[in-house]
Amino acid sequence: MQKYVIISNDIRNKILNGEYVANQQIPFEKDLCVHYNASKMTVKKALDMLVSEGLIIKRRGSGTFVKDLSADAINRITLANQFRGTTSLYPDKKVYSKVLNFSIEKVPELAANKLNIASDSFVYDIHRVRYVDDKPTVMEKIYMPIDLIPNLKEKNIKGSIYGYIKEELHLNIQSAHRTISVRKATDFEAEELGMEKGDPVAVAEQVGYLDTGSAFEFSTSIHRYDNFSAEFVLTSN
Amino acid sequence: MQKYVIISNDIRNKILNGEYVANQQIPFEKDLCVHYNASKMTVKKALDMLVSEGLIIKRRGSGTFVKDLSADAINRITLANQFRGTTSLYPDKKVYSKVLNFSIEKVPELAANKLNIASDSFVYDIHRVRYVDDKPTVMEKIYMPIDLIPNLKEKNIKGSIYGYIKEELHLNIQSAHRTISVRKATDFEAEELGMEKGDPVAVAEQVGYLDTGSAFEFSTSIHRYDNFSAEFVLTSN
DNA sequence: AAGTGGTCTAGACCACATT
DNA sequence: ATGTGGTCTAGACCACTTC
Repeated sequence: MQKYVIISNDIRNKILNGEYVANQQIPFEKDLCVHYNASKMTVKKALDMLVSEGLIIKRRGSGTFVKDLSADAINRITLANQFRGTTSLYPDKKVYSKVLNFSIEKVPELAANKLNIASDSFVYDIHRVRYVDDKPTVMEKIYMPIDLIPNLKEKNIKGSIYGYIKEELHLNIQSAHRTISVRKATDFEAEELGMEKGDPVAVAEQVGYLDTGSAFEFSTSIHRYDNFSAEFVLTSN
Repeated sequence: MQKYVIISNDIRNKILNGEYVANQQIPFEKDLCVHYNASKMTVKKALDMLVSEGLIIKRRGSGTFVKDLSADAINRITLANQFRGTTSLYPDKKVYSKVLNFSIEKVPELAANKLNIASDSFVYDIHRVRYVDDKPTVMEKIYMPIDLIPNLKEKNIKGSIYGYIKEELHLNIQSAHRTISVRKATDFEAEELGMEKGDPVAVAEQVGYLDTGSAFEFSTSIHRYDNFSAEFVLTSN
């Protein structure tokens, strides 16, 4: 484990344990260097992680301070900000899909733009409803280039596509760009998700990237309004 | 301007100009060090900024590559990820508020938790509807500790609260923690925002922090569904 | 004036991918 | 075996806050 991660974890624990309390100044970088037997750059990197998690504040000229977070906010922050497929989001629940469509098609223009592939490429055209503990939760429309994700089968669609990509193809998912918006459910969405017509839904449009830099997924997810939230920390620098 | 910002900007421009194209490998860190006459740490920091913006990918052992982004995604990314008040989000538009309430109250329990202040503290209780170009756009319920933000006046509520905090109080806003969810508009919200009853709304709950580390704002914003989106980049490391 | 965090360096060694 | 990016150091100088 890297030294800056160890230092960062240690300080995070001290904050969560209450050893460093709200608004308290924590030791200077110089002293932390001595305490952890590390160089200034390393300590700084450790502290910067905590800044981007939203736990501490640094002020040049005066020092580093624990943010005055409510217990509530601390809880949310510790649920780290990783992104995962639906399956691993609900590790204790039964997750499966009703497959509405699974075919290979010429890529629609919008998807070609998002995936940045040639307009005569072929993609999987996947349409499914995800059930969590037998309750319909999300309707997903997914396009994936067949070149990048070979041999996708209906059983993967029913289970975890991300699992197939990671464990069977041994590809690494690197990042995702996501946009969230809100609208009324269509009649079809309402029916499939067990809602009333016109009920609100959250729409998450996402482009996922492999660590090769290629976009492997353009998806649009329709979430029931009672089962959706997104959280993030915004920083000014 | 810091050297790593200059380098970062230069490379970002080369990507946006098309000088470095999608999936192309960009020069090695070693060569960039020579080209920019900078040390490895500095070049690395510059590249890491671009990674977190989602423009490039780094792979240990092989090199650094331009992400295969659609033009569309590039546009969204260049609209950088800063957070601002409504006023500066719409610099060319006329922004003002209808004030529904502006009073000083004992802090409600929920707000006391979020702001992490004593339960016998006093806060401004602000309720307003923001109009952009004469169209109602957001309804905001805001609590701010009176100790932190003294002398707030109704004219600030009608205009820009953030402007007052920054320009008149000379306080620095450091970060914000935001959660987004979705629900149906109440009848009152529908009326004030000019929607039908039960129309979808996006609800953004936000706790804002000063660079002193204190929470200065707990707000809940109700956004019309036709005028809301949130964007972010998720990274696996 | 003294002390903080921010940036930068020149070079070392390591983990990993490719050849 | 070579070469990539990742981590870490020891120390320098700078920008800013506080006294």
